[in-house]
Amino acid sequence: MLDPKIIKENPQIIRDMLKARSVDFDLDGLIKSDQKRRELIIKTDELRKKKNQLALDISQKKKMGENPSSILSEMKNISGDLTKLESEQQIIENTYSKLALTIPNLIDETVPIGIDQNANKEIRKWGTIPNFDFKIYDHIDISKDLDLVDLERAAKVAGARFYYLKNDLVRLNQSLIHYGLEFLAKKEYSLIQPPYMINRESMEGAIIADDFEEVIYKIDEEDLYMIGTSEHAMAAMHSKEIIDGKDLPLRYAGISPCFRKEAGAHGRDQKGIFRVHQFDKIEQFVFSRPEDSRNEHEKMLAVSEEFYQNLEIPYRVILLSTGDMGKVSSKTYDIEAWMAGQNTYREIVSCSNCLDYQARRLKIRYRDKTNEDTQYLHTLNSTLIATTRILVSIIENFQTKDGHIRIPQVLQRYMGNQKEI
RNA sequence: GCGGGGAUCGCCUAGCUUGGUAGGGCGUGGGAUUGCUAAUCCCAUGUCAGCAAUGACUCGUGGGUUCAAAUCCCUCUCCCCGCGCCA
Repeated sequence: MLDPKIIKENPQIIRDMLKARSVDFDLDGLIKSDQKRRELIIKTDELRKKKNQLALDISQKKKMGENPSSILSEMKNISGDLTKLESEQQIIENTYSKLALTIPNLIDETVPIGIDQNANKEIRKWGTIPNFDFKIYDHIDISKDLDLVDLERAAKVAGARFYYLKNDLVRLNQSLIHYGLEFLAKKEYSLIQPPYMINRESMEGAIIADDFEEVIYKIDEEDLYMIGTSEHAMAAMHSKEIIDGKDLPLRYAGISPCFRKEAGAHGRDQKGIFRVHQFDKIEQFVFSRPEDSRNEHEKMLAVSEEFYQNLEIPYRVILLSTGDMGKVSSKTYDIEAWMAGQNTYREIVSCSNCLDYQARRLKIRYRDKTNEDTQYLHTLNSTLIATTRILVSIIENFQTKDGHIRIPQVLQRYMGNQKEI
């Protein structure tokens, strides 16, 4: 949700944003319904004022022992008019909020403009791409050979895009989680293990309606949705709260499984564990003062980069273009890790500044002093690690000539000092 | 799952029986006054509309009754106590 003031006073900014994102949106409808809405508010307020006055008169007369029947009939009329006006207002209010909830976020001026990923900008590269003097394999072949995943039985039991992790890969997955949590705890993030299912209201705070169908699983007959990431649960954590300014920024490290329908991904990454319906993820989530959010954004990116440097995984940082970016984000960096088996960089981290967009939906405000006006704060989120993708990268990048997998130095202590799988 | 109690402003609370302008305290900020280890008093402190003056809304949610609902009736959600079931 955007600041209604911008829509009212400076619609050109919104028009530019919609064009840059190549998004089809009924802005005129939004502006019109907003106008109509304001007019109706003024009308109903006036009528209510009258009604309140009459109610007061009635109670006065009754106190004085007089008969209020003459006022009663007038009151009845006004109540009737008001009910009509209120239902009219409700309709307009629904139209307005439906549009207001689907309009995408504003775009940071540093974001490259373009229709798709071809307009993305590479910011930097880190690490040396491994050079192999033997024939290499992808993560599917290697993990089959070492008995580390069972995709066939997962397909039998749950369907495509599910997996059984097995043996040392289970331990490696847990090591990544353990190391990731220790890493963020040292940086003074509060560790959070959130609910894995949340209600509709909370989910709508974090994502836009179209995403429901594409990514979110719903629990039948319950007002519950499986989180697609702990971001959803952490964003809603402070909904409808007024946070004390001195507690900001709030930096959270969320650990949870993530559940995704992947409905729009038919045929892409069909094999293996790169794109799956369920994976573990540690997520950074920050609630910040508006003036600090750009700075916090860069910090989160730096934290994730440091993590991959420690894991010795070559990566590059990409600044997403307007056409490739999520609608909730104003600026997104992706980190793409080298995957030797595919001979390319693939997305592992997405790091976004959502400005006050989510905060407005979720009504998360702050103030420094209790007599001050409340202000919407800014929310930011970044992957630290989505484990399955890093497992792919580790398996492929660290494969050895004799068909094993070298375990990155920093993870060895979490695997009983084992050096190889 | 059953029985009982509850949800009021950032926090604590009064009001509900008997319908008629939601009051007080704490905290925080501003101001005033007096100056013996500090005290007292006043104002402000949710949301929306409005340039403003103002006005409207807000008592967990959604309905209903009524001229009028925090208050009466119904639905749902959540919390607490007891019982039951349970990894």
